[in-house]
Amino acid sequence: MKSPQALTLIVALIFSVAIYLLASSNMFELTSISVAAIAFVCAFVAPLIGKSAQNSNDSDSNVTTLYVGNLPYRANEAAVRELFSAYGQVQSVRLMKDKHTGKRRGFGFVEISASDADKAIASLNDSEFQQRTLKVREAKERPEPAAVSD
DNA sequence: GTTGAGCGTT
Repeated sequence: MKSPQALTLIVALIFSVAIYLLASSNMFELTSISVAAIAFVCAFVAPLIGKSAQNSNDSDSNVTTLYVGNLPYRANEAAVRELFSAYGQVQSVRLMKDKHTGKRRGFGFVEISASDADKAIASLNDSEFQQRTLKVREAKERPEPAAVSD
């Protein structure tokens, strides 16, 4: 499994090594290490700032978390995503599993557009999916964290 | 490999 932060770290390492090799040909050893260190920080922090801006622009706006219960055990996240994407833009699908055994617990959470969330609830609640009656409601707890200052 | 009301992790 590769996270975008780990990928950024790899790129930053390779980039800083290249900067170090370039600097060490014309500068002192200590100077080239400093240049490589600065290059590493810039290459690692810059993409994080850019992704943070994209996330707050696309993901945090008008997203409602839906609780989906009575899911069949054989259902996967892809099928649930396809099901909900018919009524709105699905941001993410998370089927909760048991922490010890890793098996599915039969319910999950779907992040969908707030404008389409109402239609998805009205259409998919008490509807048949994989020969089971789904329970689609608005998620009770875990509200979206607002932007905090100072 | 099983079961069937429920509201949860980065």
